[in-house]
Amino acid sequence: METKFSPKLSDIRLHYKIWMSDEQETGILGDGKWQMLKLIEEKGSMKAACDELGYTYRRTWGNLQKIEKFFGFPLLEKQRGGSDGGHTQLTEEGKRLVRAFDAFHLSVDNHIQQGFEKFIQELNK
Amino acid sequence: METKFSPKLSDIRLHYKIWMSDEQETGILGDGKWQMLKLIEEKGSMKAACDELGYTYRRTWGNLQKIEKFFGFPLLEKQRGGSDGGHTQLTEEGKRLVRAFDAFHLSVDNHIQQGFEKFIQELNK
DNA sequence: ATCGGATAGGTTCATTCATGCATATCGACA
DNA sequence: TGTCGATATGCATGAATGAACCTATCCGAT
Repeated sequence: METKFSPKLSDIRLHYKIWMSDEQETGILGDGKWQMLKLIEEKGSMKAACDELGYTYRRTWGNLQKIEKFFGFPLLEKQRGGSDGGHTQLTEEGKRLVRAFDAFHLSVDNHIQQGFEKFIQELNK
Repeated sequence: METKFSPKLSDIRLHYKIWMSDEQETGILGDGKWQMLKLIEEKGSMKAACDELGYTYRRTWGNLQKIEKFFGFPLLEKQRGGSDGGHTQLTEEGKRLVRAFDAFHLSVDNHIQQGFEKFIQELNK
C-alpha cells in the first residue's frame, strides 16, 4: 500500500479522446464536433454555440462541413438572413447521430474511469 | 435495417487516445511512450526501439525525460559506452508501470470496440 | 430600400511539436 | 590507447492546425 509511485499518483490526470474518421483520416466526429452539435441543437445557432464553447466560428464551420461532406446528406438545417440573421438546427439524422454518440461516449466514460482507478491502485501496491 | 447512414457506416474508422499528464498538462504516459517502453524492455536499447517504431531518437529521448522527471525516480537504467555503445533497460518500477498500463489499455480496447459496434448498429436501424 | 445579425468562405499569422542535423560524451574491448 | 556505437543534448527548420481578420451573402423586419 506504499510504493515509489504513491506520492505522485494523485497528481496524475487522465485524458482521452475518441474520434472517427474516413479512410483519409479526415476527422468526421469526435468530442469537439459532438459537443458542438449538441449545443447547436440546444441553442438553434452555430454562432451562439461557438461563443459558448469558445471555438471560433471559422473553425467550427469548417469542421461541420467535413461531417456533412462525408455522409453526403445534411445533418444541419441552416437558414440565412432574416432579422435575427439566421439560425441552424439539427436534421433528424443529425439528432440520431448525436444520440448514438451520446450513448457510446457515456459507456466509455464510465468504463475508462473505473479502469483508471484500478490502474492507480495497481501502482499503489 | 436500412437508413441514410447505412452506405457510409463501413467507411468509418474509429480512433482513440488515452494519456496521462501532470497538472501542467505535460504528457507523462500515453500510447506512444507506452509502446516505446515496452519495446525498450524487449530490445534492451532505445535506439533499436526508435528504429523499429519509426520515431526519431531525439523525440523519444525528450519524451522519456518527461516521465522520469515527473515521477522523480528512474524508470530506465541506461548504460553508455562499451563496445556495443550502450544499452537501456527498464527498472522494476518501469516494468510495473508498463504492466499496469497494459491491463488498463487492454480493458479499454475491448470495451471501446464493443461500444463502437453498438454505435454502428444504432445508426443502422 | 436599408439594416442587422448569422451563415459562408478566403487568407494570413502564431504556436506547437517533430524532424533533421550537429556535436559531445561515455566506456568495454581490441 | 584508440575505436565504435549508443546515449545525451542544443538548435534550426518544417509541417500541421487553430486563431485572427476580413469580406461577402442572405433575407425578415423596419
